[in-house]
Amino acid sequence: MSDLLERLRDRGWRLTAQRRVVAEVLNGEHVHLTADEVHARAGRLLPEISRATVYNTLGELVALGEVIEVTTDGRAKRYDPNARKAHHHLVCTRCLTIRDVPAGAGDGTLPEDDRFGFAISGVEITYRGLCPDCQSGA
Amino acid sequence: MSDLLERLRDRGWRLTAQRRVVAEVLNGEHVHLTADEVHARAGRLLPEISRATVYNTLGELVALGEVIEVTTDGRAKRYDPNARKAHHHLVCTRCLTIRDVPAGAGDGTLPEDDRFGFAISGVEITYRGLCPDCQSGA
DNA sequence: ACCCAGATTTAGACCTAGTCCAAATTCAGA
DNA sequence: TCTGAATTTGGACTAGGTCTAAATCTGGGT
Repeated sequence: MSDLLERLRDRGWRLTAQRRVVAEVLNGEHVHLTADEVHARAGRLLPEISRATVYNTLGELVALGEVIEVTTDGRAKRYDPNARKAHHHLVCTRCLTIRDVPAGAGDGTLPEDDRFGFAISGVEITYRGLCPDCQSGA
Repeated sequence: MSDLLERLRDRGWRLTAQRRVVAEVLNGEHVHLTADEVHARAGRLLPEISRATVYNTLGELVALGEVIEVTTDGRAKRYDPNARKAHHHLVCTRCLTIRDVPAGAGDGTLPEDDRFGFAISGVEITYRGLCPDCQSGA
């Protein structure tokens, strides 16, 4: 079902039931889940999956570049399966919803003079504000 | 010595020895300390200061807008006393050093079409790369 | 189809960062 | 100086995450 699983196999990943369900949970959702949320959802598909395995698997997916770790609030890290398209995040300051926003043309270009000699390899942008729901209703 | 303390007093802050040393630690350093680092340095000036007080005080400084909380790595939050000038961060992916970089003119303007109805109130940009030291030496 | 070495999973102990609480202390205005 | 409210304290507690050694699986070779 998922090209994610195919890519993983192509990279020589040993395919286990646990990894399958973790990948499946991430693949199906377009949200930004915490590790514990992934564990809970994976547990519905494979009841005996352990927390450690979920953490291991998420770490591997991140290392493989298939998933991105985002920390928008200093609390739990969230795992973003949308790693293949460059994008930034829009975070609601009230309900903490996160939306992906496609990267624009100018992003990531810091003027030479402001680089302090750093060799820049990436940029993360987090926009904060109120989402439509939180602007209107409660 | 510090205009920070003056601003705090003007805002009706009750001035205690503990708050004084926390403000002093932040004021003197241009680095991005964790709460525990602040606690350690404050403890050199006022040995009996408690961890809880350091956390309380940092929280108040953040609420007052005098200090900014940054989480560039999903580990401990860091406290940035440079809250008065808009700026972004340059983080070395190897040694984890953080440098402030002044905000540029175009920052924070997300095209209308990409806002998904959010009322944007702020933007944080984190550039990642290798600092000069890590590019050359080890 | 079966074996086996090495990869993977597991439970649970452990760790770090941070919060919370009720009691004790301290500040500052009258 | 007195006094009430604000602040501080230590220590228990929580969340999120890491680590370990033992048990279990996976898949290539035969």
